[in-house]
Amino acid sequence: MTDPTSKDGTIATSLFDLRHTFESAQPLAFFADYDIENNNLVYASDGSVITARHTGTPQKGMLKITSNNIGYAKSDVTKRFRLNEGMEKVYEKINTDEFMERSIKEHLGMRVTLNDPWETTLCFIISQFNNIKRIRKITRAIVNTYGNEIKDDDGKTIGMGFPSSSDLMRATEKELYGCGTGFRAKYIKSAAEYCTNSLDLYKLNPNDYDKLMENLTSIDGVGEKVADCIALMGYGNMDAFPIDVWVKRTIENVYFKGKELKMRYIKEWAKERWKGYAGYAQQYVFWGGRQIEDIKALDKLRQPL
DNA sequence: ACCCAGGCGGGCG
DNA sequence: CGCCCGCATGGG
Repeated sequence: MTDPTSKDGTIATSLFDLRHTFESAQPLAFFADYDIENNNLVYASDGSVITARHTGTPQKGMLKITSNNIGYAKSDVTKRFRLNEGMEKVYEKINTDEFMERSIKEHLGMRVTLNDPWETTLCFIISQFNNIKRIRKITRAIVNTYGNEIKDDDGKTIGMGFPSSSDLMRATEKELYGCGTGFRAKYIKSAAEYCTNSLDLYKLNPNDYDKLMENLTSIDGVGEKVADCIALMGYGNMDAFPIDVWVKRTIENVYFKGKELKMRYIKEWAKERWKGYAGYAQQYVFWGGRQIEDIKALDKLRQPL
């Protein structure tokens, strides 16, 4: 029996690693705080401030959760990190070759996160033609400017909630520009209005990939790559296979001797290779490829065709 | 100074 | 359709 007045709790984890998950450029990394020394994450979700500290090993560990709403916090952490997912099965499916084996080994327990659809949409609109450090900077500026203060029972502010699409409607394009968004300001403005008035992101069917993509790409500033990211990290659709410059380069170098390929071809190839688990595979391709600083080191991992 | 970044929309052939 | 171009900004 859990004490309803309790402010903390624990979740047992297996094949989970908070650090790799946080660091691998997923939405949480753009707006949450993470203390690497203590392996401690702090983020806001739906009016709650959630602290999650991971101890133990990637194989068997524990998350210590603290929050102003512990019940919600535990369920949100479980959902967001897909802690109920059987990773043995995932690894069995995506460990298809030497490169994947290495990426899995180096990032054991890295999860594909499942985030709020609007959060994910905004994060990845910001991400386009941009680098990770600046994505973080811009996202944080927007959260701090337009987010909602979260207060504890004593009325003290304990965090900033992510602004909803209607929250962002009060921002002018010029103000968004001031947050450092650059040419994306008009997309953000348009997306905020569209997702408030025309497209209800919370009513889309996560399992219908084609329909999901059709709806998401109808948002101004959301093309195929960003829509794939939203489908994957905002809806948990594992048919999504976002191809950014890193994934493209890595796939071409590891599996095709550096030959340049069309995005369409890579997507079909990946869906076939990692059937039903392409989304998970993508995160290990992306982050595994990025960790090899000298892209030429990929030569050693090239697969026979 | 230079090149690059979890790409996109618009315009042209 | 496919291809090509410009694009704001700051990190390395």
